[in-house]
Amino acid sequence: MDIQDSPFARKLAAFVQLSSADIGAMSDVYKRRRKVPVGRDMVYQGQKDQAAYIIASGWVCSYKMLPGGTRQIVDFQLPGDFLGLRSVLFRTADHNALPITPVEASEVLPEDLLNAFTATPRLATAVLWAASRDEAMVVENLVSIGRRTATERTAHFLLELGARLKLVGLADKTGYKCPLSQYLLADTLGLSAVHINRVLRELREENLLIFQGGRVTFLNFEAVVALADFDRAYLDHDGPLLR
Amino acid sequence: MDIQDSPFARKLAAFVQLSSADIGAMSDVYKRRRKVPVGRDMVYQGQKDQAAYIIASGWVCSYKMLPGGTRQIVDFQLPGDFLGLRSVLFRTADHNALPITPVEASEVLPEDLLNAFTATPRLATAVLWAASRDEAMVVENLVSIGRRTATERTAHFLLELGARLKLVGLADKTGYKCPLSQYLLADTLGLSAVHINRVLRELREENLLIFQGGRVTFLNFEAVVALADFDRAYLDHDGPLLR
DNA sequence: GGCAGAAGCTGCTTCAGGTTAGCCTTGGTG
DNA sequence: CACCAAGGCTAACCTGAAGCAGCTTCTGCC
Repeated sequence: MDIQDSPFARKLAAFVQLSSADIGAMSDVYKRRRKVPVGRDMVYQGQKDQAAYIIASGWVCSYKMLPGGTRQIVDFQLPGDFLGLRSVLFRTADHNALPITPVEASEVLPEDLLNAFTATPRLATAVLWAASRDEAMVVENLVSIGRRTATERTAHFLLELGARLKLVGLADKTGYKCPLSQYLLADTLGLSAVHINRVLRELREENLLIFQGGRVTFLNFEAVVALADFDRAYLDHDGPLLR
Repeated sequence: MDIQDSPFARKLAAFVQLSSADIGAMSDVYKRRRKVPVGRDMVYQGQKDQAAYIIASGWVCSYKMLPGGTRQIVDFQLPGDFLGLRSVLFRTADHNALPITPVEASEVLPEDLLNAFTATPRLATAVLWAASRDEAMVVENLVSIGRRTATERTAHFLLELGARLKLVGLADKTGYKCPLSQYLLADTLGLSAVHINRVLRELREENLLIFQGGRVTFLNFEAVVALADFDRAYLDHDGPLLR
């Protein structure tokens, strides 16, 4: 695939206008292609000198295990997303990452990344921006779990996922394909799988949205946005911020 | 104050060895000093073209308001911390920031920041590292609220705060000065103030720690670490990672 | 010195969400 | 084709934390 058509380049280009030098530096970073099967961790908590990845296709979830066997999913990585940036900067991974669909990803070695930053600071700024955007999502999830009810936070999360997928052309207002199980949803939202099931049933019975058969379908988008107090602006912006 | 003695420089220097050029660029960023009184927001959600700040002294809390008047505190900024980096990158603040003690901070204008990044990529990398470290803390908080009990997460948070303060010389194993009220603690941990009060009483009655009179005192540090499942490593590292 | 406001503290009641325990469907596999 | 493992679904019961209401400091201030 041409680097310029990759979801990653599309995402960064939304933030900075990249020069041909930037794109060249990105190609260096973006070469070692790997396929990863479902169900085996790509990154382990505590692992040293871990590579980072840029996701080309598929879904990955980043999570932390707790003693007692429970886990908290922190974020999902979708096509175009960076995985494990923090692990590279800290030299030790602080979480696990598990593909939940078959994944194609490019390995990014720490040296390549740091060299690219030194050679082309605009790229560094763009990556910083992308990282910030992901953090904004983690923050939103924190607010959800801390202060929203189970129904509100479920609705909020499904809207957010939709917004992210729309950015890479994988969703529209009517809904999107979603490979998540109710168990994954539960571990994301800090709920039990049983309770998630109750919540999804209620959302369905009130004609708000359907989570079924690997697909999320919005029956009444506006009502869901209102219920979740979803801020439409927080993922959007109006084009490159740096020229 | 000499730039090299600032808590900010000390923090960054723990990650990269900064050259004199880096320090020069940092001085440009780090000049407009401001004093901010307690109780008036420094940053408002939705505000455009907001400056960022580097905290020289005092405590700030970043929070999000929800309809219904509840709020979730997302993070605290302590001396040496960056405040509002995301607001600069996105050109719109996505949260509020409130000083909880009198604060001295240096204003950082978006141009200065981006110029400094272009001139000295090492500085950009260092700032990326610092931002990642803060995000790691938000993540830890997410895990706490999602999957830990009220007691565990309270203990965990107070340990984490201690670890951060130790980094800038404001805490030791016996405890630290802490200007937080039980209300702030509640809004951080996703609990009610009433319940926080009960939890703190239990921690006190079991001779684990005392949160009283603007001070946190650990009575049995090891037991608190065990209770909270606190990962001692996740804030530590062994010196500059980039040379 | 008395008042106001913030912070801390406690008991009682209520409820959101967890736990346990099954059942049903689907799809993969020896 | 029978078995079994995931995932989905539901009901009955339990509990941790919230909500409410009211009390006690402590501090600053007119």
